[in-house]
Amino acid sequence: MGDDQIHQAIAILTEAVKAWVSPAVTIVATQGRDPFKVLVSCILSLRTRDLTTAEASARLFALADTPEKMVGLDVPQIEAAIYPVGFYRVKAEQILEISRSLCDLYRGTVPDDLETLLKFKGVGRKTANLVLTLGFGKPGICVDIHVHRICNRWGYVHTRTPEQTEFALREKLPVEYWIIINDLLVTFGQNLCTPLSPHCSTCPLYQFCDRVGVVKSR
DNA sequence: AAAACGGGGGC
DNA sequence: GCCCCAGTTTT
Repeated sequence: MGDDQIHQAIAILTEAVKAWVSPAVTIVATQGRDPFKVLVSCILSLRTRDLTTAEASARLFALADTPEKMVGLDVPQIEAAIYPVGFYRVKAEQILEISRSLCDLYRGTVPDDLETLLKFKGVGRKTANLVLTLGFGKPGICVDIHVHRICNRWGYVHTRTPEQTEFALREKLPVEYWIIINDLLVTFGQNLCTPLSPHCSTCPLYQFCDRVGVVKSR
């Protein structure tokens, strides 16, 4: 897929994903576009199937949906609320520590620049960029494993890590697509172009795709 | 029973 | 760069 084809591919993709639901973090984000909720649900989704994080997020936010309320909880309470996402102790402690920092240093608000977000323990490039795009509507490119896999299958980038994919997309991808690319490709990657079964025979983007490294259906 | 799933920290 | 981190879901 080349520079000239990306516009057409995204137009096709935009239509195709209407048949499916968006990832949990997007759903959480669009409910008020609350940066704190985006940040917390993104931490919950870490190395966890996306669909299971929606319920866990909802249960936790019923207890506390602001940094001020979150610091009133203890680790066991958070651990119980976020079942069954896994990594309970790490995630609960990170959410608490970040909430304390937000209260102590930022008056209970979430910073809206990449460098500041990346300083929080538990916040990497995927999470920080997602807070920017979904929480604040600011330009950012959130590259998770779906974005990384699909951009390489297309042959649009040739990279080894998600971080390299982010920087490659910053060079190549028109800025008008930066905010929407994550939702489009995660939805596409969860429902059709999955890790083990790319479903090439029914893919609407077949003509644009180099099918690099696809795994045969079993 | 076994493989797959998905980011970030520490070194 | 490499290794570690845990538990649910799919095959």
